[in-house]
Amino acid sequence: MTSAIAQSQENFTLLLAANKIKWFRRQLTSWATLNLREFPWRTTTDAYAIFIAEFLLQKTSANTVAPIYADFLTRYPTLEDLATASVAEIAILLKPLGLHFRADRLYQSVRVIIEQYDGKIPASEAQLLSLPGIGLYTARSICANAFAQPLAILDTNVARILERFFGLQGNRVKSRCKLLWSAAEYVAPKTSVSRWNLTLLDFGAGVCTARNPSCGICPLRSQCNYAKINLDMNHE
DNA sequence: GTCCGGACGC
DNA sequence: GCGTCAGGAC
Repeated sequence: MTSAIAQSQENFTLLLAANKIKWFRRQLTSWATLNLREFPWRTTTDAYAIFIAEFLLQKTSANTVAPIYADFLTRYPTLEDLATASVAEIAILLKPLGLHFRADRLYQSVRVIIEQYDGKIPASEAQLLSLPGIGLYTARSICANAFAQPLAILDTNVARILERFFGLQGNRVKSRCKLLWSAAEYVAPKTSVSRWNLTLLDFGAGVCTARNPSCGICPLRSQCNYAKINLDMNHE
């Protein structure tokens, strides 16, 4: 049983949160109009090309991936081309990116896509998740970017932004999954989720960085739980 | 030294 | 939940 006052306070809190979320969306959406980065995998509609990009981008900075991605698509323009490659040939191309197990996982995923999906990149989160090397982030990212599905993503950038701005806490993305995944879905807009996802990634890569975040020029600083602390420290 | 558009086995 | 993978950039 909830008292009228408690109910009222709860509603008030939710209202404040809702307003803060709206403001958060509006500020970042505005920021994105001038600051979204351009990468070749962002301008293509080829699901295979996006699939490759998402695979290479796992835990790897976009600028590092860019030249490797270009070489990869030149060598293997289509899934049919890639299907003729050996694991060793794929591994040579991906070697500069580290995390070498990705070559074998990509090779195995291609086998499954050929055999079970008629050589086409599956267009559902569940199907993508069944592929080796595709986890929740990559599956949803592919769905959003290649198939325009309104699925929010959580990566280290999104996690860091949500933690700082809303004052959420966690340790690693894994352990804080439930809370931050819920938050990521909750704050995402209903439409243009693909663009929203990219906005958070770029904002995390360029402004709300892990080291030396640019709080002084951040469009979120007036409402940010973290900027208050960070800016105060720097002004001591 | 830390961090990068995570996934996986245990 | 936690350790591991891994080279490149800073």
